[in-house]
This record gives sequence, C-alpha cells and structure tokens, in this order.
Amino acid sequence: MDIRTLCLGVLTFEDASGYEIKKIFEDRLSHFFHASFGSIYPALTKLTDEGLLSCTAMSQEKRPDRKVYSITADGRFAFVKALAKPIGDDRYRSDFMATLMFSSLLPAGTVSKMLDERIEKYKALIDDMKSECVVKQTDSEKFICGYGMAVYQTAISYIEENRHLLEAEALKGQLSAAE
Amino acid sequence: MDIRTLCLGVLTFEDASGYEIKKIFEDRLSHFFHASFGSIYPALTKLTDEGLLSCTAMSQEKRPDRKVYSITADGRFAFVKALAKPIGDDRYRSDFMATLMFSSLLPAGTVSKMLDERIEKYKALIDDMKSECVVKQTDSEKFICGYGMAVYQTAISYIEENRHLLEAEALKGQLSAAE
DNA sequence: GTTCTCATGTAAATCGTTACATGATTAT
DNA sequence: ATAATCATGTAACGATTTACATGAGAAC
Repeated sequence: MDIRTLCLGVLTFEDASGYEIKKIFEDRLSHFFHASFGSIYPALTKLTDEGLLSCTAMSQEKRPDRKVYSITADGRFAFVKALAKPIGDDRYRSDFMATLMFSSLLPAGTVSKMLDERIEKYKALIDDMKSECVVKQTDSEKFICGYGMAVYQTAISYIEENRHLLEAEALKGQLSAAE
Repeated sequence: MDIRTLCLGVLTFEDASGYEIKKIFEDRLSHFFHASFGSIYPALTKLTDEGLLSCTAMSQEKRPDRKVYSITADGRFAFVKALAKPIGDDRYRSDFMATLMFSSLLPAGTVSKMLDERIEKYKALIDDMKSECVVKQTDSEKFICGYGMAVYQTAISYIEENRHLLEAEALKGQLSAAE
C-alpha cells in the first residue's frame, strides 16, 4: 500500500487538508506507517487531478489557503479496489536487532545500556498506547492498539528474561579483546 | 545501519562472496533486514576500493569468477566505529495493519480470511525458527531467534482472542452497505 | 523439460525523505 | 524571546529494488 492509497483511506474517515492528513498519519497510523509532507502533498495533487479527490480551498487571513480534500465516488471505488488486492508483506528493519547480532564486538556495558534503553522505550510506548486506546473510536483501532501493546509487553519480558545471553557474549568479546 | 555496514559485519563472521553474503542475509538477518544483489555487489566493490575489504578472485570453469571478500583491519575498525553510533529507529511498515484500519469497508469473510492466513503465516514462521534456533551458533542469534518466536506467538494469541472485534466491524459494514 | 542453484554486474525506476522557501500566530 | 503550531509546496538527494544481461549444471 502506497501513500496515495493511504491518503484515500484516511479521507474515507473524514475530509481533511494535507496538514491534517499528516497529523492523522502521526496520531493513528504511526505504529505501522510513516509519511512526510513531501510525499503527502504531491499525492493529494495527483489524486485530485485524477478525479479521485475533490478539493475546496478555504481562504484564511494571513495564512495560505487551507485546501480541504474530500474523496469522490471514483476515489472510494478505487480505494476499495486497492484494498482487495493481495496484501503486501510487512517490512521490518531494525538497526537494534542488527546491532545485537554483533554484540560480542561491543564494549562491555554498551549492550546492557542498549537493552535498558530499549525496555524504557517500549514501556513509554505502552503507556502512550494505554491512554490512546481508551480514546480510539473504532474497533479496528482498538484491535491494533491492543496488538501493539501486547507485542511490546512480550518484547520487554523477553528481553528481561534473556538478556543474560547477550550480556555474557559481550563480556566474552571483552575478555578475548583483553588477551 | 546501511547495507555497506552490514556487509562489513557479515564479513566479521567469515570470508564470503557476494552471492554467499546474500544467502547469509536471507538465512540469518531476514527477520529484520533485507538486501538484494543490486545493493550488495556495488557495496562490496566500493568497500574494496576504500580498502575496508580485500578481494580474491577464485577462477572457476564455466562460471564467473567467485570473488571472495575478507575484511581488512581498517574494515574491522570502521565497522566497530559504525556500531558505536547511536542506533537508528526501527522502521516498520505493515500493509496488513493498514488494511485492518479499513476492515469495515471490506466484504464479510475477507477479514476472517486475512486473519486466518496471518495466523498460518506466523505459525509457519515459528516452526521455521524453532528448527533454526537449535542450529544457531551464537548466543546473539539464539536471543534474536527466541525474540522473534515470542513476538509471533503473542501476535497469534492476540489475534485469536480479539478477532471478534474486527469481524463484528466488517459485518457492520456489510449490513450498512445492504441498506 | 522446468526449476533451482550457482555467479556477477549495471542501469533504470521507484519511492520516499530532507532541506529549502515563506511567514503569521499562539503558547511557554 | 523561543518554540510550537498552522499551512503549502518544490527540488535535490538518497537508498534500494527491479529488470536486464549472460549462462552452465544439477536436481526433480
């Protein structure tokens, strides 16, 4: 699913300007999708040219016009058609995991610090999601939010229970470096 | 961490050709990193030009030379220096999750099928990892492998326990479409 | 006989981010 | 006064993938 399609999707929820769509991406999709203005604005322009969106410029004093986009019937059709296509694979890329692969090359202490920070990060995310989750409107969003929390909680527990494996390995690297 | 750096990292394990490095990426890093020949080959050429790798061409009959790369002392130093840099954020992008956001727009049955397939996929992955995990050499790899299994198992349980949320929503969409 | 494995490499295309350009308003 | 929010848009740059080019040997 590309940014074009996801802009259409967001606009099935409600009309919005490019600026607002960015915020919706951040507030509601940020756990599994990212997009910058540099990709959103051109996408909206193109979708409008293709008749999948309509656009109303709301003039404002001392600010650029707010361009509020609505999805058209064609747009809705195109979006549902896009949803029907086979789902692409998840793309996950983690520098954290990649770094762990080489933990035996890292100075002692660095690995422990990394793991501590990661646990803190996940705890903070869970806290955020806990409050978010209550506010979420749709069951879909509650499902996704709960999913994220469950996964992060598992990650925390796993790290806590198995970190000795990595910490032992880093120490081994240190010892062999000291020889 | 870019592909350049990760090629260096892989070559701290053992000498290898570009072709073999690709396999190592697939066998041991595929859960959190992906790379194609189109990125690996140019990276190796460049790293060799910079003196971070050395290359020995092993001529073979009726096949292109195997170019076996070794990491140099400079390369090792550069790699450890790269590891010391602050770790980049995980990048996760999921069409599956994005699609779930719009489950109320999907035909009844489609959502259930999606969830069934996802559970099957995760079960298959866990099975693969279970056998992989036993073979893994380093503690780092055991840690990562176990991490993956724990997360996938949580995902399966979560989906099974909460799928009714999505299935109810899809049905609601169907009913309102039938009105 | 068709697919998989071995083996390297380049060029074009894709997809997206970052930085730039501009500038008022509101909250701390 | 400093940062954040509001508001849009373009251009340059970056990283990586896909497709192309080439071809033999082994396995099923």
